[in-house]
Order: sequence, then C-alpha cells, then structure tokens
Amino acid sequence: MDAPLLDIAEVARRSGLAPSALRYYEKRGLITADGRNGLRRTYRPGVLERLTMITCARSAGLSIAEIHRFVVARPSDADLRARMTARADDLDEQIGRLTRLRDSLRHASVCAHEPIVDCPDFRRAVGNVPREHGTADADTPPAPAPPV
Amino acid sequence: MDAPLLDIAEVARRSGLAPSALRYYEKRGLITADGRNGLRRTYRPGVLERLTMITCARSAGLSIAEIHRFVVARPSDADLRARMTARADDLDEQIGRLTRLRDSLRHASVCAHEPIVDCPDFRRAVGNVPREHGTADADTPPAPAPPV
DNA sequence: CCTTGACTTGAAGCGCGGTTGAAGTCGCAG
DNA sequence: CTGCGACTTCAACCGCGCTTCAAGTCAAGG
Repeated sequence: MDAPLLDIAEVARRSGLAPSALRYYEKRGLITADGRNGLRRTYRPGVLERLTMITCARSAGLSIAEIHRFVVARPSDADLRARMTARADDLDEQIGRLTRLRDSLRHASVCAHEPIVDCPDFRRAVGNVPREHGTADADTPPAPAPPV
Repeated sequence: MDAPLLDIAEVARRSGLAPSALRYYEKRGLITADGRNGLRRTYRPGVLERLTMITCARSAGLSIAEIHRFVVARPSDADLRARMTARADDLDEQIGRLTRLRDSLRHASVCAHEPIVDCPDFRRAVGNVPREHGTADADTPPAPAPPV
C-alpha cells in the first residue's frame, strides 16, 4: 500500500493554501505533519481533507482556536459535543441572515432607490420591519453581535 | 411629525454596538449623524435600520470597504449592480458551505470517532469524498479561498 | 564532493476592525 | 453661574490570521 507522502509545496498546491499558512496551522495544532524527511515536513494525503474542513470552518467564521477545540476533541468530551450543537445552532441563524442578505442583494441589484441600500424592500429583506409611525418600540435589547 | 433624534448612547444601546464602533463606522462612511447638538452627534432613528443591515453584512463576511461601496451606491451604478449579484452568488456558495458544516457538526455531536472531525460521515458532509484507493486525482486546482 | 534551491525556524510586520486613553468641550441640572 | 459627566477628537494600541524576512539546514542532481 503506497502512502505517497506529500511535501509542503504539494499540499499547498492542492489545498490552495500558502506554505506559511500550513506551518501556521501546524503551530496552532490544526494539522500535523506525518514526519520529516530531514528537516522537511511530509504529509499524509489525508491532511488535504482536514484542510478542506478547516477552510470550510474558517469561511463560516470559526476562529482557529475554536477549530482547534473540535480537532483535538475525543468522543468522550461531552462538553465539546454541547459546543458543537451550539455552533450548529449559530450556523442556523447565520444561514438565515446570509439568505436574507443574499435575497436583499439580488433585489437591490434591480431596484432604483437612491441610496440603494435604503430601499424599503431591501431593508425588509435584511430583517428590518421599520415601524409605521416613529419608533414605537421602547427598547430593543439587540442581538449582541455573536463574538465569533 | 416628531423625528425624535437619538444621541450616540441611545443608538449604541439599541443597536448593540459600542459608541466607538459607531464613530468608526461614521469615519468609514457607513453611517452619518444627522447633525450635532453642540459637539454631540444626533441620529435619526433610521440609522438603526442601516446598522442592522451593516451588522448583517459584516456577519456575512463583507468588509467595511465593500459595505461602503454598497452604501454610497447610486441606482445608475451598473458596475455596482454587477458586484451585488456577484456577491449574492458568493453568498449562495457560502450558504451551501455553512449548511454542510452545520450538518456535519450535528452529526459529529452524536458520533463516536476518535478525532471527531475525522469521522468519514463528517468529512463527507463537509464536502470531502476521499478517494477509494490512494489519491487518484493528479492535480486539484482548488477553490482559491475567496478573498473576502 | 559541491552546489543549488527548496525547505526550516523564529521574530517581526501587516491589514483589518475596532478599543482605549488622554485631553478637551459643552449641555444641562442645581 | 458652576460643576458634573457625557460627549468630542486624535493617536496609540490590541488580537487575529496570516506573510515576510533573515539566517540557517539539507536532499538531491551533476
């Protein structure tokens, strides 16, 4: 069974990440090199899947630290399982926001309002339901910007 | 018609953003204060909707600079309309990624793999379809991490 | 063996998105 | 009128996620 080990340049090329980023991820514990050939890192091909997952999670707004927690997780870690479901719930909300923003952008791109972003339809889609007269709502304990 | 102007503290409270962030957004051209009472900024209530939109866009990964472009856009700006639809397409992809990541997290939270993130189901859901034997694919010109 | 050049390390630097601090201004209650 | 404290500005600073640089190592080709 050949396990054709990859060097860092190859992994960089296939993953689309810079070598410096790969070293950085290793330092932060997100990936591990299989071994060394002299000084040079050698990677198992599986690292590519790991990197795809990491890139995906990063694009979802997860911090390196949080991804690290998932990566080092052992099945017995009930605490982490809770974090995972919590994260999944966060993602649900974010998916909703993104969907609304996407729809708003699509509308804005064909609408004729002066500052385009102030189009009522745009705003409604983003999630604003402007009060009909004035600001009737006393206080709005707002969604406190999720500290990713 | 009363337009009950708001002071920065009120806007901060209702928007959930720090006053410093509001000043920063103003400096970057994302919002404008209606006027001043002495030195103090006064805001029209409409700024709150603007801020909701901004927060939404930020959470979607748009940079301040890009939001600024949308904010200053005039309907005649065809170039910008193109950017908007392009952004909407980006968001579609991102929504897909997030959905997969969410499903993966939900699965991982009930699965018993050693490094949980290496569960085959998890990886498949994130978008990896590991080759059956070895890495048969010669080169993988990869998704070049969208430079948000 | 000798060169070459891709790799190694650690530290410093960068851009972003704000926050913090110092020093000053001023609306408003008393 | 006086004083308090919430506002103002501007510059410096911070954490994150890398990138860049300088200096060194070493595998492999000639």
